[in-house]
Formats: sequence, structure tokens, C-alpha cells
Amino acid sequence: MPFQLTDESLSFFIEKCKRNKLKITPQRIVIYKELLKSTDHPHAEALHKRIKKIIPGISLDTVNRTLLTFAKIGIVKNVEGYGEPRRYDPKIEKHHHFRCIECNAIIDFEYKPYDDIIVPGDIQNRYFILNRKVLLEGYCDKCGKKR
Amino acid sequence: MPFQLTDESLSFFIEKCKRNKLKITPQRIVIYKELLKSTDHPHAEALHKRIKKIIPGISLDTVNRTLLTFAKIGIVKNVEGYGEPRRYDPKIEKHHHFRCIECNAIIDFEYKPYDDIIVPGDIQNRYFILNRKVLLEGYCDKCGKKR
DNA sequence: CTACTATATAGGAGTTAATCTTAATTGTCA
DNA sequence: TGACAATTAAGATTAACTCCTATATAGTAG
Repeated sequence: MPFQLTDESLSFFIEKCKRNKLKITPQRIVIYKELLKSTDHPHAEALHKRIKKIIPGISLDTVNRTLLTFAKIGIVKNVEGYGEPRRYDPKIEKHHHFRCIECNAIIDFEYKPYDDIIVPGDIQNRYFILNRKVLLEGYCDKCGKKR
Repeated sequence: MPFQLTDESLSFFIEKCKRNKLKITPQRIVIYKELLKSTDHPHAEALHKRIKKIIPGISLDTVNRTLLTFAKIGIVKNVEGYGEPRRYDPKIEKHHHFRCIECNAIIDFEYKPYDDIIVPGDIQNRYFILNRKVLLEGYCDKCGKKR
């Protein structure tokens, strides 16, 4: 079935914008619609290319800014690990990470039960899995105290 | 106890370099040592700053290039913070990701058992956990076939 | 120990993605 | 409808690499 923006998702969008005192502009509607029908987790530039077919004059900055705004009010998500400088870890033994969403600290921890966590059958069948990581996110002790 | 680069880790480093036909340069030794004693998953720029105290003339490009090389031969790891453009996900319901390490595709999947995965006690006690995600990595169907 | 060669490095130029600035425009609400 | 605060486009700026090239150096073969 072809994608269709339901009244439901549009009113969810409008509702959320209003609640956050964001104006409903044509740019925002189109950006939201376009991301909503994307399954490839696009970056701003890719989305901008698609959106220009609908609003030719739209600037890349607007797409960027709008996506950040959407992420802030929680109607879209930022895919973990992207949009940040590359970071390196000297620890090559199997381990997992806790990441503070405030100060961006990454803390290593080991926990055997996570190492061989069961992979769902359909994923196991379709893809060749080399690595399983658990990422816990929240506030670290320092940032948690401040709040 | 203060950090010390053991003979063991140095010979592991030398061994790995030789096996991969990499020259053992003073720059590489210092970069490896410096990353090895870092617990903050630094990015190249941060590491460059620390290393300049030891080799004042070292260029940022060398640090960058060397870290990538180290990651390629597997003596260090690239962690969240992949140095790639920010990507967005319209799916706000709880879900997890498979990521192809070849073509960088990200594929969503849902799997209830991951959603409330048990958090180790010491992590639970020290940090305020808001979110638990499992990241599976490997080759997608397309990239798997090519190999 | 010396000479050779393939690598690696420094430094600067070039890119790409993201962010900021400013002036013009446009939703929103009285 | 009008006023105003929010939003936009366009271009400048910044950040984080990445590429280029001339010089230097580690490994190794004699």
C-alpha cells in the first residue's frame, strides 16, 4: 500500500506543535510529512533534496533547524551516534556503554548477559550479525544531581 | 595505582603493527599510549591536544589518520560518535536498530524482550536510566552477498 | 653500517556538515 | 485586520575532517 499521511498523524503533529508554541508553517508540515514516509533514516541534506521538489526555494538551513526542533519536542528521533565527532575507545574487549544525554559522557561497563544477547530470528536469518551492543542512556551522576 | 603502559600492551601493539605492515613511528607509539590511558572515549582533537605536550609539532591530521588506521587493524574501536552527518528517525515508538558496517544502512526492528532489558545493579544505582537500546551490527543482506 | 624504497608526516588547502547573522516574511492572536 | 513575535532564506562562519604535496624516516637488503 502506498504511503499516506493520515489525519491522525497530521493532527498529532499539529497538537504537538501547539503544545510547544511552534508555528505551523508550510515548511514544517512538508518536512514532517517527508520524514514520516522515509524508512532510511535520512540526514538533513538527503531530506532537503527530496523536499525541494515540493518547495523549491526551501533552504538547507531550514531543514536542519526544523529537524533539530522536531527532535527537541520529541516528534522525531536522532539516530544514536550520528552528528557527532568520531570518538575512539582503547578497550577492545567486549563491553557496553552508558551515555549521558546531558554531558555526552560515555561510560564503559561489562555485563556478561548482554554479550550474547539473543537475536530475533528474522534478523538472524536476514543479516549477518557480528556485534551486539547494549546502549543505556540517561543522566550520569553529575548531571543527575544538577537537576 | 597510576597508569603504566605495560610491556605486554606495547608488544601487543608492535606485534599488530608488524602483522599489518605498519611502521612503528614515534607518533604512532605516543598516540596509542595516550589513547590507551584515556577513559573518556576522546575524539581526535582532544587527543591531539594531549599529545602535543609530548610531541609539540605533531599535526592533527596525523592523529586523525593514525586513529583511523588503528581502528582498521582493530587495536582501537570507533564508538558512538561516528563522525557522520546527523540522521533522523520518524519512528518514535520503542524500537532497536541493526546497522550495516559496510553500507551504513540502518534497519529498524521491534523486539519486546529488548525493551525492558535488565540493567546491572551498579549502573542502575549510579545513573538515572531513561532508555535502553540494543544495537546489532554486521552485514545487511545486500552487502553480505557481495562478499 | 649504508643505501634504498615504500611509508609516513607536517602543513596547508579543500570539503562537507552544521550553525550563526541579518533582513525580510509570515503565522498567530488580540 | 493589524501588530508582533516567530520563522525563513541567503550568505558568512565554524567545526571536523580529508586531501595534497614535499620532506623525512622506518624497515630491509646488501
